[in-house]
Amino acid sequence: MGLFLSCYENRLDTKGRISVPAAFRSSLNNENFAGVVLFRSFTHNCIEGLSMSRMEKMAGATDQMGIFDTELDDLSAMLFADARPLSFDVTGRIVIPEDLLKHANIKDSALFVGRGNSFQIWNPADFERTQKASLNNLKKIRPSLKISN
Amino acid sequence: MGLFLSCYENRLDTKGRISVPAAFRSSLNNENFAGVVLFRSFTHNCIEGLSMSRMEKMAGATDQMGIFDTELDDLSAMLFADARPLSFDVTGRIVIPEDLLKHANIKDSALFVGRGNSFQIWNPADFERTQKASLNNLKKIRPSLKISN
DNA sequence: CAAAAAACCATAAAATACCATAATTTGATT
DNA sequence: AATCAAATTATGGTATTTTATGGTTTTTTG
Repeated sequence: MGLFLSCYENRLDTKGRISVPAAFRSSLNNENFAGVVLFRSFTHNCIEGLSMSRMEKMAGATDQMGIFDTELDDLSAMLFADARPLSFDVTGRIVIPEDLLKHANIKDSALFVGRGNSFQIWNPADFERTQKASLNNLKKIRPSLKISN
Repeated sequence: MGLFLSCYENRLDTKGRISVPAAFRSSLNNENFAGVVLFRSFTHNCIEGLSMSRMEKMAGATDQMGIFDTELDDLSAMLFADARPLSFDVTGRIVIPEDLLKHANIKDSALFVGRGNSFQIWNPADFERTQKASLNNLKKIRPSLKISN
């Protein structure tokens, strides 16, 4: 799978359709499902986006745990119940459900934000604010990200 | 098999028929059995739903355990005896048996809840309550679901 | 035969496919 | 580096299909 990189701001039309950035779409080129999976972020007022194959990996991971695992129960309750599979139309647009838009405070325009193996969709102004805060945190804590080859 | 994702609320008609959401039906497209298998949840007041092929996998899994395993005995007593195969009518509806409806406290309308490789059917109000509790648990324990690539 | 179950038919609303155009990017050529 | 042509992308509107739901008729079954 290609990575989701960079940011792209697009507009919603009157029917709620919005183009998924071409760069993101081409990251999903060899997926079986021609679309994305969206759900409300647990931690921010934004929408999380994944490929279907990544979602399937999660389902596989839950199978490893037993059927009476309550922690799994809570997690999969949230994750799969909230996940919305949305397929592209011919021109690469999706319709983001109302409740997701509301959660992210998105009205007429939305910012697609690359996150590597996933992406997020933000209200543009909200993102800018949050991003500034993130940068300040980073300057303080200087985290280390280990990379194994 | 496609995943069961998102939630869909549908109504029961006077004859007890209810549409299985189109999205769920298309997850079952290349199944031999055109329908679903339902049984009472062990852990919640809701109905569990599976594809027939997944039911067969469970039968396979029980084979791995010994024939004299009493735990297996209890499990398969519940699971297989309680399981109801229900086939779709032409428009994708099923009739949920009375005792299942009663167990889930479902009257005029039911919520189909995606769970990845399975799904559940809930009384809409009950689900909302339970879901809130799950979210609170998650925020406390912050579970990690590791995904290997 | 009577009751229950299954097949059949119909329809409004919602979702999706389709077609058209404007804006942008790319790439080729000077 | 600048310009123009071609291709891609984003966006807008319309037509068609799908879906959920209701009712009726036929078939099965006890």
